[in-house]
Amino acid sequence: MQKLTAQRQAILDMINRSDKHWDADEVAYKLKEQGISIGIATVYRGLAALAEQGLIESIQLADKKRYERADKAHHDHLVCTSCGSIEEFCKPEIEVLQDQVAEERDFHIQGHQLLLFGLCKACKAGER
Amino acid sequence: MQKLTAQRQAILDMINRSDKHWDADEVAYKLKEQGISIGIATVYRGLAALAEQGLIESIQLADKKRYERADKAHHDHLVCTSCGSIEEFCKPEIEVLQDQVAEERDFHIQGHQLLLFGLCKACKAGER
DNA sequence: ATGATAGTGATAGTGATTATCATTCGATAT
DNA sequence: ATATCGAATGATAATCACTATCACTATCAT
Repeated sequence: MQKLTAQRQAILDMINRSDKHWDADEVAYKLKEQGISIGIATVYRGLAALAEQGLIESIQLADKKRYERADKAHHDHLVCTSCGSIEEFCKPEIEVLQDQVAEERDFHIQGHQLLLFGLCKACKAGER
Repeated sequence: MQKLTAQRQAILDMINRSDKHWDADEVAYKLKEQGISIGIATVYRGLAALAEQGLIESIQLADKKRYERADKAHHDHLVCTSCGSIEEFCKPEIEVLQDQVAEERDFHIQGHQLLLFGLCKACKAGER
């Protein structure tokens, strides 16, 4: 049975208070700034535990995992290859098509991840 | 300017001769088996170069990159969380919806990756 | 209180990938 | 054919995100 300890509560609060997509280092650093010092291993374990419990969401980028609030409607991500910004979008029709594919293939979907890579509005305008 | 050296040609041939999704170690090992010994760094650089030139395709999984032939129609992947097998599927309708999203958001798509995680037919049947 | 169970944190270890650097290759220019 | 010079190679060290270890602590049920 998973426990919601003071450390995990602090991590959860941190994430719930913003719309950022956090990595482990950022969480540890920001907590330290607030005087809450948590071992980096505890941050990794906390993030994994919270995600497993569905209290936060995770996305796997090429280099690292990032975590965000779970109290939003399901969405996927637009990742800017120039500035690294991450936007969100909802497109339920895509999910429907995914379920169709799974059924055709007799595949039991547990989860999915859709990332669109490219240039965000700002970077596109700035020619970068 | 990128060069298509003997080593890169060997990597490319290896990948083009099968429908597998290769990681760097597998490529190095299989080449060694054939008497072609290539430094592991060269394999990594070769795979990256070939992918950049569009001669092979890459997919980023949670732990590592895998590479496959590029001479097939575009497709996305079903990844079995039990046995690790990777199946492919085509669903052009999904791509159309992705383009719609990008246009709405003024986002310039350079690429995308859609992974469906779950149990493949075999693992589902085997209750694992 | 007591034991079982889970969590913590410092730190060592892991595994994929990248950087370094001396050497070699290969596509032009001669 | 040969010189040239940027790119590639390969052995190895380094990096970086993450996980395992382990002694210790907190929490919960009895």
